[in-house]
Amino acid sequence: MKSPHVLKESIMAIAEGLLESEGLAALQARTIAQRAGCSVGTVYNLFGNLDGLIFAANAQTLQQLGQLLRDTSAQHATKPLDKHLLALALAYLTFAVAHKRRWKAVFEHVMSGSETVPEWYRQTQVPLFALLASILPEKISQDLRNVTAKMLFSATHGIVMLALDQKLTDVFDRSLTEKQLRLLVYGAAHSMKGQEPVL
Amino acid sequence: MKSPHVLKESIMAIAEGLLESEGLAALQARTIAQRAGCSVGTVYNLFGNLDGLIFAANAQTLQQLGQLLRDTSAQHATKPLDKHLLALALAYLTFAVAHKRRWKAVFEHVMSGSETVPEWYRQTQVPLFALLASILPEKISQDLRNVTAKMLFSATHGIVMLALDQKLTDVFDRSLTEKQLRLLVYGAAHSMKGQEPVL
DNA sequence: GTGCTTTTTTGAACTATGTTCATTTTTATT
DNA sequence: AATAAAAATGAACATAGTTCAAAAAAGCAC
Repeated sequence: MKSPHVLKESIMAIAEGLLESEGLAALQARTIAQRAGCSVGTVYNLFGNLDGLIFAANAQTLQQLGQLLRDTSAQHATKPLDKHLLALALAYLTFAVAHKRRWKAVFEHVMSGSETVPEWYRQTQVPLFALLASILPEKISQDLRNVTAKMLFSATHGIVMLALDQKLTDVFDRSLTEKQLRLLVYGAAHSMKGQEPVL
Repeated sequence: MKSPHVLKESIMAIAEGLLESEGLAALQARTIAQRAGCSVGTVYNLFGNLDGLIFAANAQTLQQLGQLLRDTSAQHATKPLDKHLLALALAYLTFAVAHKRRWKAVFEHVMSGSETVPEWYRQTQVPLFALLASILPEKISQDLRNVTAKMLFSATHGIVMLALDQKLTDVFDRSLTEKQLRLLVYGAAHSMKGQEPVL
């Protein structure tokens, strides 16, 4: 008999595999239980409910993206701002494409009923904004850096998300998506060179 | 007895009301049938399945946004490009906030199983890109205008979407969101004044 | 090791929801 | 009025999340 901790890890791995290969809809209690060699009840004992498991799996995905972005940022730390930002945006795109279903699961998931988002989950992505904010030039105000970081992150998210969405574009066009990211970064970096924009 | 066409219209109105007040999860066959005064079977006769109804309702939402953007564009047609673009982005934001649940439904919906996206649905949003592309300066190439239009639309989408997402930000901060949109438009419009950027 | 207590696991059962389709009702046609 | 075509019906089925009383396992004192 596995210890609870080991079983939990093992279920997380199974969940990641299911998300990766079949998407959020495949993350079902009975499927998990069968693959983990335990009963549905045990899954509920460990994660409370499926939302708990989904939050855990999605947090793992966000954590992996965070690691990739940190590595990417380290590799491009000495480059000009626009190259640095573009490298991050392209890393984001690459991750989302490589783990398409799992990535979409992060945003597909809607909590059932009147549940509330776990605070630990929300904190998962503070580092992502912080990383972006930290590489922006120090000559602009802290406040503007935060807004710019949020803007770049959200805008990149939108560009990548819509590019991957079958409901809007028939086939994914990486080249077109990269062009959009380049335009975004080009505009942002360019505007940061001049006067501080008035908001 | 209502004619099929009238019943269909009436169901669409009910669906819009449900989406508006309770979100996508509330769009259930039995609920619709009860409110429309017909049986579940009839709903299926008219729309095939719930996905059909959801696509129809979401298309309606996109059409309404399109109308708002066209009106907004007409009102700001004589203004400088950056003001014009900002007005459109803010109109987008206002619409998404005013119809939050209904707006989120457009992107929450995932088709069940191996269904395919109706082509008529995909066409719904061609006009949105076209509108944006048409207001960009003619001095830049058609190709670049299209990419820029896609970028602005997608980026705006990302900024608005993440701002409304309870899973990422605790409370919606309109002022912060407007600042992000201003930054986005500022950068894009600014970069379009200079040389054509190399992509 | 035995008997007791606590913890954990179990999976049948319950609820909720999308979907089907043989039957019934309504409408149209002759 | 009789018949055929079209539409509506809703009970029944399939699937999924969730619960919880009972069973199994683990811990513990002696």
